[in-house]
Amino acid sequence: MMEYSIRELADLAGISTRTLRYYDEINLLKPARMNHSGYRVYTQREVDLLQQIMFYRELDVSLEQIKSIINDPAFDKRKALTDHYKRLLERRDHLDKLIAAVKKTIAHENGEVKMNNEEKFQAFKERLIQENDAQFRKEVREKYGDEAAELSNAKLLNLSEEQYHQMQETEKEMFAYLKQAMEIGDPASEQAQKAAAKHKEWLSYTWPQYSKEAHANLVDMYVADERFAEYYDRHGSGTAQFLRDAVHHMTKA
Amino acid sequence: MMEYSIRELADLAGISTRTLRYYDEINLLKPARMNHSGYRVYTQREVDLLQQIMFYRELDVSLEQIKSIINDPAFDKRKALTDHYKRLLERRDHLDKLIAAVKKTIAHENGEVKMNNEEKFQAFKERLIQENDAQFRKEVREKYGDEAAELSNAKLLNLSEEQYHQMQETEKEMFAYLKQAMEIGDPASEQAQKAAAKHKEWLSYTWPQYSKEAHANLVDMYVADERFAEYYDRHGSGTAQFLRDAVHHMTKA
DNA sequence: CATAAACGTTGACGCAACGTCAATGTCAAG
DNA sequence: CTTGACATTGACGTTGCGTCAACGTTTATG
Repeated sequence: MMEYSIRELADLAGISTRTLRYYDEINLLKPARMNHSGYRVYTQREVDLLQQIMFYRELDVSLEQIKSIINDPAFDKRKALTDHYKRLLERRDHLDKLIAAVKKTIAHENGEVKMNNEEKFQAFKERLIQENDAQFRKEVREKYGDEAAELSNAKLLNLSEEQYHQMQETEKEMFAYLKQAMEIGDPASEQAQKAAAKHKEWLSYTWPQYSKEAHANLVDMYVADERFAEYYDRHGSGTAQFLRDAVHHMTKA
Repeated sequence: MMEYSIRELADLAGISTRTLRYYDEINLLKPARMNHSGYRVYTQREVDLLQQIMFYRELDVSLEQIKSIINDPAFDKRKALTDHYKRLLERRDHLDKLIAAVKKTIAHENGEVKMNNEEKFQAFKERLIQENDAQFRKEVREKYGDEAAELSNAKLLNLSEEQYHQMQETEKEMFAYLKQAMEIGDPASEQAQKAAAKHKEWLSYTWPQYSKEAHANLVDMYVADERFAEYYDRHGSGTAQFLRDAVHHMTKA
């Protein structure tokens, strides 16, 4: 049975002993026991738990939130790991946007392209939306249960990087169709139905199985909850509602 | 001349007015002026400066450090942008390592691969080294002047993602040769000279021009400064010194 | 065995980077 | 003019540690 002193665990993980004592203090990561001298003793269980904590830290989750997650009786290590994976992919996507933004800013400075002030901050603000989404996802889980989240995560894990990008492309296409369809103004129009189909395709990347009912419920949620609406309405006021109508039309046909 | 109130600039950038007032207070980002009511007024100059600040924030640079950077009379916007680019690439590289770590941990949980505790934290600790390196890079600049840093940045900007990965591969190969050569123990050996050549090749990705003297100076620095030594000695105690000897041999021949 | 260095502990203060709120002046619209 | 939205300053509080003092325990060395 491998055991670690506080120094050993701190060195193993690349953090300070102060951090570990703090985590003990806030009941985030208790040692397995205190030995007869009052020294903390950590075991393999704590090692694995610390790794989880560090993934959450990397994803800027607050310690208080990490605590509630890992102390949840329903906490499942594998499930958590798939969640980390998903979020790291998203983080990577954000980073790509920042990289693109730097490049564009440089080109702008060189007089090669035009870039307005909105664009200068767009990539940073994307981060905000994604972080809000992380908290929101937790609430979705609470509201609709683990089933959707778990199935979604399990399938996403198997996505290759290329598939992930395809998923992003699909969403982009959906928004393009939505924009056109909204100019027409008819959720039953060909463009609107193409948008709905693209949304369905987008869902297929993460949903292990599709049902019309689930699809309809999802878009209802988009409209009912302001944060989803806000995310979609960035592409034009009323987008969330329009998508809902388009999907309802498709799923009732 | 476009001007922004504090609310407008905060919204533009996706941050709080409190943040902007704090930045004013600490002399990080002063408004262009205060109007007759005592309201802050920001202009295009401040917009661009704020973008810079936000890139630095994204890269976890402290505000105090950001302040000293952008207040440096030698501060050059374009130079800074190329630096952001470089660091964001590094950050992405780190993220890839974390993504790989999650995947491996999951496979480990499924009993598909073996993973020791060291490996479980390896990706997190890589981050530490890179962050130390960021601070160190600043000191390199101060010690050796801007020339090396600037030339390095300018060339790196034009690297494609593929070239960047090749650069990483080159470093990996160098370490492989170093390891073999150190078992032999002779800095003049064929393996050692291959390592030195790989190091030279690695440098060619960022150095616009190569000189033996610069190369020799660089490896001297690797040994003289503990942090470089530590980075290299992760691959085996004495690696930095051995590389220095190998390169000296090559550059004197 | 004795000693010194390295290990551990708790307690406490301090810091960075804001978030929050109170009190109050200013601006804009009805 | 009134009210709501805008702005200001001042001040307290939070999170997640870093740092250090005081002191007990363990380990390595002579």
